[in-house]
Amino acid sequence: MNNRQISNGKGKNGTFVTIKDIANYVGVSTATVSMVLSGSPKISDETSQKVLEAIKIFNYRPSIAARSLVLNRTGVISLVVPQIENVFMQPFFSIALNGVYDACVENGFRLQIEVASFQFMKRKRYLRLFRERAIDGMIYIGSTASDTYLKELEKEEFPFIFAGSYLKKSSLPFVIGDNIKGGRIATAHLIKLGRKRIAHIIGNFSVPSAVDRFEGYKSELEKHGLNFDPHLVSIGNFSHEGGYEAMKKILKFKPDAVFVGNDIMAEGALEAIKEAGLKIPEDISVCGMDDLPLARKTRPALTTVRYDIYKIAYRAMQNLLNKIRGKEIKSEVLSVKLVIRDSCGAKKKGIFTRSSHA
Amino acid sequence: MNNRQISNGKGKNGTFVTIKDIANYVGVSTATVSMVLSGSPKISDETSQKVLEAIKIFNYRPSIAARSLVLNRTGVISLVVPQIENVFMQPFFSIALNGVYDACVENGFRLQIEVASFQFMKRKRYLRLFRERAIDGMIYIGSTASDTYLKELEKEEFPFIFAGSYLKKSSLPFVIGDNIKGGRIATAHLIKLGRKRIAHIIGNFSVPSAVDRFEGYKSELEKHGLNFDPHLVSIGNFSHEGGYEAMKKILKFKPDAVFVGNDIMAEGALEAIKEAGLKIPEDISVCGMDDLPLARKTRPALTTVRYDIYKIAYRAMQNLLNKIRGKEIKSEVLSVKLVIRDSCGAKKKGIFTRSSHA
DNA sequence: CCGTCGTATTAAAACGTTTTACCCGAGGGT
DNA sequence: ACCCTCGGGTAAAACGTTTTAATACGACGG
Repeated sequence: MNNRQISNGKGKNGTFVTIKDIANYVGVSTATVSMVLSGSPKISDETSQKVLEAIKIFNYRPSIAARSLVLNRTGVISLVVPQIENVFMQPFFSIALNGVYDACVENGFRLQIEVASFQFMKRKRYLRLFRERAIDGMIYIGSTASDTYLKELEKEEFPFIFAGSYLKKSSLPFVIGDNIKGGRIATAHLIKLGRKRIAHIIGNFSVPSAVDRFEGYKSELEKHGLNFDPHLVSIGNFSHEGGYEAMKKILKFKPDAVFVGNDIMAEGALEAIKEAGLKIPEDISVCGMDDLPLARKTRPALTTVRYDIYKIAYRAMQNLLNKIRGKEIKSEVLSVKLVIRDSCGAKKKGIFTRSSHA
Repeated sequence: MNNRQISNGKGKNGTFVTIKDIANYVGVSTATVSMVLSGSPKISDETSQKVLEAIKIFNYRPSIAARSLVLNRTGVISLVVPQIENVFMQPFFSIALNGVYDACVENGFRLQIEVASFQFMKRKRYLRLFRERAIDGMIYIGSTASDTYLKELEKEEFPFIFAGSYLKKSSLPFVIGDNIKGGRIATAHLIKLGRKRIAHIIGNFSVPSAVDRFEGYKSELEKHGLNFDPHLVSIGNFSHEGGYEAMKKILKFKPDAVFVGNDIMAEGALEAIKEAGLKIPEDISVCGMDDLPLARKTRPALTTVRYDIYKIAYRAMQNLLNKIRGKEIKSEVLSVKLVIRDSCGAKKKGIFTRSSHA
């Protein structure tokens, strides 16, 4: 082998340098090289040195495929995302991706993207990937109530987890924020400010966590003896435009506050309210949920419920990797908390003194 | 094997069903099964049927690792993206991801995400992934002038391509839109409308395609005998806020038009101009570039240069896959075209009659 | 009845690792 | 002198495919 071939990690015939090449060069067996690589204490410092040196000279790297074959693990995790146009442009998915990715690489795994398309379901890709031993685990974000096909995974012990969502009537594990509590504390906050006609904009009745936020809202109303008026609830499809339209509908029924299912829709709602000539928070209090970066930038700055998407995704991946390493997997519900800014009027009324502008 | 075990694709001891299990069950050799799987015509219809049946019964799927080992290809492509906070929230990267992903799955490949972090460079991950035979190819989006370390890949024949960017003084292949021409036609359009003091907001001087847009702008000015005034150029960092700030700086020097390096910054620029009490397009014409979805929604709707990011990404992946299949790879420069809306004033002046509202 | 040819199938090698069971020599205890 | 142990290493099997060269088996023409 000449220098150039050595330096690019290929052998003379263009094939890759293998563990045998290293073993031959040093004059030891492949077992020895392998043990050096895995840091086994059985190898003397002297040979260890020589092997390491040869590896460096030849730019040797073990074949992932060969290693996968014998170890029966691949080091890759599939992240499954819903089939939504430009899904990652939505802050929720973009942030979740970051959390998933970070936890993944910190543990030496690689992340592969899957879109939960019709094919994904129909051709049972969620099973095939496991059966082909193409992945070690799967993490699913943004599932909806209609993803019941995933129940097929319940019987298998394939490492699987939902992040930021879950499937009703299923034993599949998940990590999620406390949506019900989020709905409650947002609503409680508005009630404490003296609001009586509190509206709600829900993302969509087919995504469990959105329904939970709604349930939290409803139950808090009841707890305080306020009656629930269906006219004050509208669907916003998680989008800016949807929030805008939903708010316009609701405004006809004279609300004095609105708890919006996420910050994106809340931004749209603010727009609709301003357009109607009403003042925020004087005439209407607006509370969002998620505490996305944009919540700081709205006028007025949005009071919202902090829902740590990054952490959810990160924890979910950690759980998944633990499962892969043999531990049992446990679902988690992460806590949420109110972040008071300017869109509800708490500060002006002096009810809450501690700001959350940080 | 009992039913449950059969149905989940595992053998009695919890290990997976292998090609041997199928061969034994049918009473043929593994070679036969393999050939059935690959659709070889040498196998009789009769045995072919039997094998297929057994495969279905046992839910057999070949091991990717074993197959990779012998075929020396993995079926996975790495997509490398720059390390930017929430990179995919930016329309450019989100759309590029879509293009890359679509082309990838259409060809039966899987897509793996890599972030071009400091570690990625320092630990030479761009080489290691290839040396470990972990991937078949690599596609790199959003590279900057400082990514010179990638030149190490020039000597190797590892399948690699840039999408929507490229590296100066490098032979690494790429697919990109015609940025220079984009800068030219945008500027030409403004000149044709009678504008004399045409400003420019550049994303960043360290990304080649942004510089190309700038060069196009500059050369078109010269071509028409307008002199280039450095005061009319500012940096907007590709962001809404950056565009806003850049525009504020430029406004001091009384421009009558501005060609903004991308639509995001253009949106910010519109805001700054309105805030200054100037009318668009009467007082100032604004032309963006990229034709992102948001360009339709601004007030006034943004005239811009259509730069098909999806197509660039899609074509880049196609080229990459062709290279993997043995064809030679060739760099491509895709064409761009002007999309006239309301922010330059062409319609009112009646210079151009064909609208592009579609 | 014998060569020949074609077709359907198979045995075995190869891909590049990891790991287990075994080996060998040196040193220590009795 | 003998038996153990122990450190340092190796041979070989195993992982699950694909592929090539060989083989078995008729049929068929002479």
